[in-house]
Amino acid sequence: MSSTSNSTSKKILVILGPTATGKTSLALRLAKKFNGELISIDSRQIYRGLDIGTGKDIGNLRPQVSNLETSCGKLHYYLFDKTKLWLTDLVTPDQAFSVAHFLPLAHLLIKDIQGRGKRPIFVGGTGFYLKALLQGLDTGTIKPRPFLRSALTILPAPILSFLIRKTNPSKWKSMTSSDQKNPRRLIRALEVSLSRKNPPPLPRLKHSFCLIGLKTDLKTLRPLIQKRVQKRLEQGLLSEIENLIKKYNWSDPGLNTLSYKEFKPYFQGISDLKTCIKNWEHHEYQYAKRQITWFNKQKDITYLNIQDSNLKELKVFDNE
RNA sequence: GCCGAGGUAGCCAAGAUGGUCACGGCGCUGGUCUGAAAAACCUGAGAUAUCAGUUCGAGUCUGAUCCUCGGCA
Repeated sequence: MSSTSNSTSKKILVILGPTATGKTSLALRLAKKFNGELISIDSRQIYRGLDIGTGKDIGNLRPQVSNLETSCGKLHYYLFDKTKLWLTDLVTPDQAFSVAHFLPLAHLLIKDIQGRGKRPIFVGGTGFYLKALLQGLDTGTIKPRPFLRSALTILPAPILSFLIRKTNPSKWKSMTSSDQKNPRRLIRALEVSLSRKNPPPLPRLKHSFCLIGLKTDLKTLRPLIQKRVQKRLEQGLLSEIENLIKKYNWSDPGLNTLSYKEFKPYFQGISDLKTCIKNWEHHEYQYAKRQITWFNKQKDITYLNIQDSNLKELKVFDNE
């Protein structure tokens, strides 16, 4: 019984679901059960220093340096009771990060983890990153052009829409009416259209994935969110923010994150703490709904209800 | 009880001299997504406190009723 010999053919697990459904704790248990290592699919846990607010739950853990060399330097991981967790704490809050950074790292890690006879288990709730992982990202190698972007930002959406319709009619047609009114998407579309040489896209992965979605109804999610908000405040979220704003600006990409941005008015003395907390809680709830919208479109997800007692025993995975 | 102010959607709120489907914002619904995605967008549903009157026509004018707030008793 050599369970590790053909592990490359084993499906890669993906644990997804809206915020506050307990993805991480499930993932850790699955990692034990299936000899896995965790890879975070989370656009916010990427940021160093955003610990409590993004729910990293690292406590006193220290990052361990691996020998995987990347453009961000050597990759590191956290060790949760012998289980490795990758792809958190990659950049500082003032740095930009995107799917295009995430994807090659994810590919690298899949290869590395499988090469060591283990099973990659992705866990997280960033729908866009997940989609790119599963379906590829053709334009992922076309880099942003900051100068072009800032020049275009001053233009109103209808003008941008007009420009893309003239320069790249097929792209314009492929955009939904919602995106045709979204300046950010229009600017990116122009950026892609105007790029002279198109670098070859990243090769698509040939792996097969097993998607496990955690599900609950919104009524039960709400109190879970409230509880978690309370817990994070007790863990010292406010002093974490206080330290962050000593080093970084509110306009930095990392601070445009739930549980941080809501406290901007408080630290600026414009609003009281209670209001900020209420807004935060509210935004978390809205975010959860947006995540659910993402996952609803994703095919082939096996949904598990977080209240299912079989889930607590992991019996549901016995046939894996 | 008297005086004053006011009652527009779940909340905040605009509405000169009466005249098309009553501005917005928050929230709520549903959705979009190929380098910011915990982001950025799109869509939809909600209201003139009540009753009467003036008028071709009233959120807008008049009266009454009810309610809220402030002041005086």
